[in-house]
Amino acid sequence: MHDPSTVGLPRPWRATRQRAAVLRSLRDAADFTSARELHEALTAGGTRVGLTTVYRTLRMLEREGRVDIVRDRTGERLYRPRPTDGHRHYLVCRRCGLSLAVAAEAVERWADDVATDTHFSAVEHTVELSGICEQCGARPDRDASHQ
Amino acid sequence: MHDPSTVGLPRPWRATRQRAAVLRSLRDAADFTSARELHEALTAGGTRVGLTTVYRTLRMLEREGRVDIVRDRTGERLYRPRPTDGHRHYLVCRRCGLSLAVAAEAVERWADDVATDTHFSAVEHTVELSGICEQCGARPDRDASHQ
DNA sequence: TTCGTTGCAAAAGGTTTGCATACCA
DNA sequence: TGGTATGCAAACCTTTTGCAACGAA
Repeated sequence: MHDPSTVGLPRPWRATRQRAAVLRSLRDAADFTSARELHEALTAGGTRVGLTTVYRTLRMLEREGRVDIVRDRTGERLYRPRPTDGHRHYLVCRRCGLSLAVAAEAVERWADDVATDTHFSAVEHTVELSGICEQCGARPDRDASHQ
Repeated sequence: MHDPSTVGLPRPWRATRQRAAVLRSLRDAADFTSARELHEALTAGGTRVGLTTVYRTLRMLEREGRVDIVRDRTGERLYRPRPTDGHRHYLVCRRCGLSLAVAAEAVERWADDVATDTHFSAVEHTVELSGICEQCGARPDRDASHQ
């Protein structure tokens, strides 16, 4: 059923033009970006990549823990390269999309405590913070003309 | 554009057989439940309700703040009637679906602090905790035979 | 009688999969 | 050359919307 010698080993993965392009595009993006946005940016820049490949590359990065992921309110997944080791939490402006990494030691500690108290194992947590940033709060209009 | 006399007033809403059925079904559900599951339970129980109506009722409850909502990992929305005033956070078992409401004052305080520090306004937070419950952790099999 | 509600069907999104082709190692 | 990656189209799923018919107040 399983070949014991390969179980758990990361599969070798090939360096291709498309994957390099997706990675570059993801790093160039200022903030959290959706698969569709990445694909549009690549296409607009003259790089021919299939939307499917963008999704597959993002899934690969997700499996390897190399991206942070949040969901916007429609359920769309937004990706950002993970800056260092360990994960981060972000505060995202609902109006203009600006995102800030925030200190979250308190949440990490709380999650650990919850795991201990409930006797659950392998506890994972997702925290999503959203609000209106200072700049957007100052202007009552709807669009995100700054940034 | 707006009739000032009605702005902000909750619309009158009619008591119908279908809404009553959805509400009852939601209360009867042991844990977080999806629209599809509610609809299947109702249909199986002989109550004819359209899936559309289930969704519309859940949206109404959401607007009125009468349900807690989490997303499972596929992005599907799961609903549960909100027990008291104020929102709750839950720890959900990834194997059997068991959910526990957990104390989250630490997170609430942290969210408030973040709002203050960043000068963001109208800060909202979503926290999702998942893990493996004690019972599931004890049995290595995949299914959720207990509960 | 009025106007909110229902339900079907269809649309709308985002995401995944089947499969023949292309291409890295 | 062998097996992975690609890309198109189509499938999938959940959720929303258009619209004619229904029914609570």
